Amino acid sequence: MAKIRTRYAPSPTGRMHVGNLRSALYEFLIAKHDDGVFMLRIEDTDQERFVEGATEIIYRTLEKTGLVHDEGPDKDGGVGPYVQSERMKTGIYMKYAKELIDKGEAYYCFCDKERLAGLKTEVVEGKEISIYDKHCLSLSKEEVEANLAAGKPFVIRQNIPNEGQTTFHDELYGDITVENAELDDMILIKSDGYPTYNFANVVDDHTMNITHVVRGNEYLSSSPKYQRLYDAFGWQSPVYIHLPLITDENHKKLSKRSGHSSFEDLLEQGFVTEAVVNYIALLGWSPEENREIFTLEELIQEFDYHRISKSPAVFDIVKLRWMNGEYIKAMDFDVFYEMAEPYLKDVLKKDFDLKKIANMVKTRIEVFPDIAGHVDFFEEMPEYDVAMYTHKKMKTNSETSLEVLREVLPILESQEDYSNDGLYQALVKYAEEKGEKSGQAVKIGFVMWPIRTAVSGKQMTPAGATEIMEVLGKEESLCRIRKGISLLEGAAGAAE
RNA sequence: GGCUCCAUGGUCAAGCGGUUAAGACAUCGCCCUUUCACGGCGGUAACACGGGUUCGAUUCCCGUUGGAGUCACCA
Repeated sequence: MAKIRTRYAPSPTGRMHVGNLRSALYEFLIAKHDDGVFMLRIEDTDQERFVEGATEIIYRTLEKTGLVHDEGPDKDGGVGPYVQSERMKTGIYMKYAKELIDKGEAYYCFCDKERLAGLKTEVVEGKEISIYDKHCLSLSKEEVEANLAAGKPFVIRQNIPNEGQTTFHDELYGDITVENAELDDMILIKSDGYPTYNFANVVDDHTMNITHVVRGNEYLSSSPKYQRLYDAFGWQSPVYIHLPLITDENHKKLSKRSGHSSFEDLLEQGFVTEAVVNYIALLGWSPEENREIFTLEELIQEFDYHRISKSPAVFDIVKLRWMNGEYIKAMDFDVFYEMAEPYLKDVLKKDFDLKKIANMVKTRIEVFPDIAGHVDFFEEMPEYDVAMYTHKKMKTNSETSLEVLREVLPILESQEDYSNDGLYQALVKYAEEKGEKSGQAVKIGFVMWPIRTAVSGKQMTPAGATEIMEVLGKEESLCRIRKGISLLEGAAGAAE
């Protein structure tokens, strides 16, 4: 059995959203699992929708995610993608279209926009519905020749009979049959001479020997037309694998137009490439083994397209965030630091030990922008309320906190060693002595809570009191504790 | 609206005639803890409905309902 050959065939109209990326990923995995060939084909036959730079985005994205194609025309000493606008210059599409005309499977159509507009029958949900009436099919050969000679603009349409039905087979969905009368005589060659996606796709898939056509299931309903094209040419049709849709939380198809996030948007939001790839691999597919974390290599190993599901999947950013957090936690510290540094520097302008702070934060964030909310208090002490000194479990309140802070201040003033360990030991000693004096054990949290509150002003921090003081340094730590004392004194005074 | 597809917890999902219907995210509780998080333990939560077929249906068939996709000189 010949090796599987797949292709990713995007049109360069902007950034790649999650659905596009997943198609590319599955196409890549299906080929690679079989040790086959994965190709990239840029479908740029729509000149109006072409977006400058979009091809580069596709390139960049595939390279970054590791979905590298391995066949294509030579380009800059490397393997370039196939580009339809380039292929068109060879006249390949027109040649095949004419072959179809000769076979009576296609015909010239000279109808103008006005006539076509008159064919619109009804309007449903803002969309006009029409089906071409085969008006130009009845043109005689002479009339066609005359029109052509007169330079009249034309398109070439596929000729689909009004009787009978067409069936095609999908690996996942099985046999799908539709009435031919439902099928419109779709345009193969546009009046600007470019082929439509529908036609170029079939010609290219065949000439590139694509064995498995993998695409989103929005193509399911037009596939019978493609099947007819293969049959008309007498070509063997490829194995079809239509992928279930990825939807938003409202169960609507993800699309660029609706502003759904692209892969690049996700990176900008602080997601890690590997996590995104891993997550989308699981949208519509599940491994035999009950497991969720996979590298690309492992996915290639495990990916069996028969396990792709048929029902649509909601893109759940909350789960992606979780998975991203898993990747961050598993990351090598140096790699993490390199990625985290810009986010740290964004809020921390003073001279802090950023690596120490990065370490505190590594296990507590899901995406990089989370960093700011964890570390901002280092840079600037936030305003806070005395109520924060009250903690039920720690059994603290503003009075006990004031007492502890007053007693602890001289100890911290004379303390030379401001390392986490040194501070911790000093405070443990204080707690023990205090316990002995009162005849009742003093839990460490009872003294740490007020200190942590005073030096951070926050309900929760990425580290404990002593670690914070270590980073802050002696001077700043003492300053914050003194402020805490006066805040508590002020509150006590006001209460009297 | 026509056509096509889909249907297990809020979400991703396992299951492919007989199960106490997995697991993950989210959520809730407890433990751990120098706060929070991490981690550990536990809880709540699902086979859309109605007919068949069968000794037995989440699983197979039909219908209903619901959802989605598509109906361009876009892909």
